[in-house]
Amino acid sequence: MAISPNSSSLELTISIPSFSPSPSSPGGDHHGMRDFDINQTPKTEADHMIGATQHANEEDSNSGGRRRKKLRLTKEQSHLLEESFIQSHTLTPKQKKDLATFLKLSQRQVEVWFQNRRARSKLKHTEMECEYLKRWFGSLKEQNRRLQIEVEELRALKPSATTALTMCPRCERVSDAADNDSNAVQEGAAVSSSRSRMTISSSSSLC
DNA sequence: ATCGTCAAAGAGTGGT
DNA sequence: ACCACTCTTTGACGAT
Repeated sequence: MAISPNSSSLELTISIPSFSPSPSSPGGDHHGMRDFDINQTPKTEADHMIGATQHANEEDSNSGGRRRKKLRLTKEQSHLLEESFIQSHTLTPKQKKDLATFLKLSQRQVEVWFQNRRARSKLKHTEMECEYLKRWFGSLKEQNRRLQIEVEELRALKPSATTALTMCPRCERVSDAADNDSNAVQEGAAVSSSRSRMTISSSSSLC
């Protein structure tokens, strides 16, 4: 995952970690384990793929009650769905049909899988954005704190001033907020020594 | 061993 | 058709 803040806009580049091409995920997390369908004892890869689904579908169709039996996709099914998702986040009706046929799933299952996958990838993206904004907020807070300190220092240079100093970044005129015009010339002398600093810290106020 | 908790994922429902 | 929201099931894991 890479978060790359732009100067003016927020830009995130996120790679979804849920799909790992390697058979064993590092750190032995839940996901790698979960990909194995323990309801099945497949003899071959193909048996594994088809068997689990058929079993689940049989149970589904046989259960007259409303209790739904959740099927777990096999490793291969998940893998192929994931690869399709990487190629395109949406499916045409034909792609859906072909994929469903190939994976021996219903079109509805493929459709739901893609729906959930889109939703969860969006959620992940939102969470990352949130994290990034939190960090950004933190750094802005820190920046604000430093600027406040600087303002205090500048105020200390002019003990008589009781109101906030402001400077127009265009004309670089310094004035008290409460006493704008009359003090402009007067303060020129007091502030001239720290003019460069004032220009930086007071850039937000305009005439 | 079992119980509680949690995250992940499959699926249902209603709105657009 | 798609999305947001929700429920449900499943499996891992830690505490006891």
